[in-house]
Amino acid sequence: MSRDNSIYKDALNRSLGYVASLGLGGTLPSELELTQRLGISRTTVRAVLAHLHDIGVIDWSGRSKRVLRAPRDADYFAKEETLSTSARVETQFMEYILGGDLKPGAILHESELVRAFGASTSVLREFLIKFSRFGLIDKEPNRHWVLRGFTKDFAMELFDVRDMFEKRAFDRLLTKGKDSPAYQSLLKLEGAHREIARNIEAEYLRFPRLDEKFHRILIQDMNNRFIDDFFELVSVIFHYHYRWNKQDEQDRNLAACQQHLSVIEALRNGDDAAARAQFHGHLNAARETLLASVTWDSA
Amino acid sequence: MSRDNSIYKDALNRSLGYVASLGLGGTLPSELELTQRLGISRTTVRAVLAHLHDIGVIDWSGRSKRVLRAPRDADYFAKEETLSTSARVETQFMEYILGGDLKPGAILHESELVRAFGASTSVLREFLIKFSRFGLIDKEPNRHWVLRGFTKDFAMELFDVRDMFEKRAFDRLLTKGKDSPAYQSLLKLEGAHREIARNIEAEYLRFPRLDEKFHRILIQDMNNRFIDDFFELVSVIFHYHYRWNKQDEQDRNLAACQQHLSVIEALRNGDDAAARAQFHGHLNAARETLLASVTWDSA
DNA sequence: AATATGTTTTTTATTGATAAAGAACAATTT
DNA sequence: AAATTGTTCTTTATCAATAAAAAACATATT
Repeated sequence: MSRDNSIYKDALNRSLGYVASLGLGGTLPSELELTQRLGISRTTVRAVLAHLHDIGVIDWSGRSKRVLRAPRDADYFAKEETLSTSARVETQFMEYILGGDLKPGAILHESELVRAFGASTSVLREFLIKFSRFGLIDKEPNRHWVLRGFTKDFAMELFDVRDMFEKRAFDRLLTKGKDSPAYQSLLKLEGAHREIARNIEAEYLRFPRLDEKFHRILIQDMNNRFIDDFFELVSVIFHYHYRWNKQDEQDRNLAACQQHLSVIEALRNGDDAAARAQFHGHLNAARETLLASVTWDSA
Repeated sequence: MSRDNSIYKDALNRSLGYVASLGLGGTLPSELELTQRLGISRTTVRAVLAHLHDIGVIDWSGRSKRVLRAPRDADYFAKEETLSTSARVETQFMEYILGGDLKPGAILHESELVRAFGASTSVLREFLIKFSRFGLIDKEPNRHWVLRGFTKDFAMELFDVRDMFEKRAFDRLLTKGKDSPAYQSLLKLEGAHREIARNIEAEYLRFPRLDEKFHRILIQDMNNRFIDDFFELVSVIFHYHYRWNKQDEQDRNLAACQQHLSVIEALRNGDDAAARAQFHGHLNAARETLLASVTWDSA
């Protein structure tokens, strides 16, 4: 085989949603506009239109594209099919190393992973190279990959750098003062935090996204691609790590949420010293949380 | 074709050197020992031995491996042939983007580079993915790569992070005090620095390696893989950048060398404050030097 | 028993091929 | 003329094949 048509399938699914929102008798915009709306090339847009026409959802001829019938569930492709091989491999790999009980130092053979995941060597190899930037695996040239693993060392090193970056970012925020966009964006998050804190039992699963938003505001304000990259790494690690570590999730989230609120409050009151202290406290707490959840000692 | 035999050729060249050093009538050690000495597998060691036997350099049968004649120049493979395709692509690419006059924002097509470099898609693709961690190129998914380029922004962002890391590393060094290994290692570099400074006209080309050594001591003492990774990036950037920017090379190197010496002197005298001040001054000077040599404004 | 060599099996580095997706060009329609 | 569609050409994502290199297994020497 060669390339699969997951982009087409994904675009088709999204187009069906769009068609549904237009309703019967509605008309689709020009191909160029669909191109932009879907984020794909016109070639694929046309393939999608052709299919929608074939299954009778629209009538397409020339520039007329009228909705004939509402999409049915059966018109959609399964979500699995809308993912590229590389996207699939990413998930598979993360579950493999985080879910499986591989010890640090474990040897990873491309050939073995290829068999386990049912992907081709190139896709797997390219994924491993991409992933290696996260510092969790290393390549022995001309040989195999070695899992460094999510060890205490890893977590501490990660946090030392995060600490440096975020403290610097926070100081910068304070220096720029209350009128800066980032400062204002942080203040605006108060409402969302209060909502989650007020009803933690029902809402605690929504906290991770808010957490990322909070820290991203700080990081992005630094305008530094290297810091951005590092933060992306941190996000990925946290995302996958906590998917496998559900212990005390609600308590953890509530505590962090309240720490955020303390920071925001201090900022709102213009008390820089207090804000800084609260923020540092939050980072320390986050560090402890992460370290506590690490299962492996370092190799 | 498939994989080339550059590892074999490289090992053979190195083995010829080894054989020469043994001299006539000398004997080579066991295959296992050669494996370790050459850093390759026994399979390849045996291929090398077989070749050495074939061309009459050694007599090999069973565990006896006697040197029969001194290697000749013609026995060696050309250096070009001892490089793997991926190594070759790396050099080609660096010269392409640093030497060519590509502007930031330039579009890089894998297909074009494949043609230009005479390599296969996978090798090129894998290289670009590896290289993208340096923040100089970005991928538009399902499309091409975009050269972000060595712009003022890039240099400033790079230096901001370097500043943070190195200042932190230096403070740590001071905290650990005169008896720590890193502290001592730095002091030991004084001689090498004095030699270069004394005879700068003849020796200035040796400074970059010493410079890297100096900074590496600081960085490695941090024991943090993320900081290590970043420093590797910095090294690569500097290495290639200065290969294309030879302006004032001697002056630049002398100035930096003397700054290092001031730091070392202050350390030797146990004057922490002065050492710190000199080190910060050195970083600032390095920043200015780098920024001054950037040719492109940011896109 | 430990270490070395001989032989077979597995894995990696690299290439070439191909359908899908993207981009460029040409022909229409408003 | 500008925007839209129709058509062709190029590039990318992915797979399958293969020689070189590594690893594993088996046999022979000290």
